[in-house]
Amino acid sequence: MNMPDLSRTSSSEVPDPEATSPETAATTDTDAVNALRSGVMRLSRRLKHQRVDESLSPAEMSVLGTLARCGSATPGELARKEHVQPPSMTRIVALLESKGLVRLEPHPEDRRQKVVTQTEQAEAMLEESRRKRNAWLAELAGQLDEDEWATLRAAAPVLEKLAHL
Amino acid sequence: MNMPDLSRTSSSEVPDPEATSPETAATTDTDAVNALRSGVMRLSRRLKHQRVDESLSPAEMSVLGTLARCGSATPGELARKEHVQPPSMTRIVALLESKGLVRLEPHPEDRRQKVVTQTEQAEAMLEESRRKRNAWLAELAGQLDEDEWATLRAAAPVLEKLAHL
DNA sequence: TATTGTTATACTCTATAACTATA
DNA sequence: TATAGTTATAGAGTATAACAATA
Repeated sequence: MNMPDLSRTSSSEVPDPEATSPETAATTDTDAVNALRSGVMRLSRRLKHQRVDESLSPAEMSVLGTLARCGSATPGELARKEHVQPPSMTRIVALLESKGLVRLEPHPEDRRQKVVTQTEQAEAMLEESRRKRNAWLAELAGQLDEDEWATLRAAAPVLEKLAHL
Repeated sequence: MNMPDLSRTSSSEVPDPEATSPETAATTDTDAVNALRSGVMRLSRRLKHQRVDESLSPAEMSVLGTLARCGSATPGELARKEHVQPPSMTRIVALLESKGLVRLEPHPEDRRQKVVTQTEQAEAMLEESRRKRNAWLAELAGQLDEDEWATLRAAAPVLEKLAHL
């Protein structure tokens, strides 16, 4: 069993939730989990501020990402995947359609449903978005030394696995 | 110079912005940066849904975190640190005060300013919050094998450094 | 009768503009 | 005259409730 033991208290006495200092070595599993959570949350905040297209809300971007991942989907499926209520998805999809980023077509088998598909314009936008955010992250990574970067490189696929579990 | 070379295109042909498959080895810097970004964003979303106290908005939680990190601060300082406008911080601080999580005191030197300090109740809340999210993350980590966990453990402090750069 | 999606409406969070009080 | 904080008001974004069309 490799479940980290969290019954022990963190070796750090600081009560601060997200401020394990950068120099703190992850000497215990608790420290490691703490550092992981804090690092992930802070990095994600900075990544989110890296908005590519100011005219697109985070929710719209997220739907485009989901469509790119899953191909087409009905509004209901999208609402479930994005964890928003159906009326909210109606609005998001309508906005995306008005911007020419998705197409709405009738469902071939069930006339109650609709099929939402991303346009080529959306694909180009997403590619540009990904490029910009990667460049930003890469510039940060460039400020690490060789060993640190190697460590991150090795950890990247594990992080992804963790996110998918 | 150890700046990752992003002039090359990713070896993956998938146009999907956040769906590098978990099994993809980070063979190039581009892949690594991609996997890192995608993993960080997804993990952070899941972490954020782990809300401890439904009565506290993310902004309120974030202010409490900042206060824990920096000790006391004026509303203006908090607004700058949280990247919100002063009127928004007025409201957030008022809400936190009404919930007994912060105290507002007059500034000792400048009577225009106020000093916001977290209460003991807030410290207890943050400790509980951190405990819950760590437990959740640790349970995920428990589903990794020894090598993967060791990799993450090593990467945790580097992630934090990256977030602070 | 159940389900998909929409419309109507209200709530939460944040921002801008205008105001008060101190410096 | 400039700055810290507040009040008043408006704009996103989301939710719930009620409704229409279809299964």
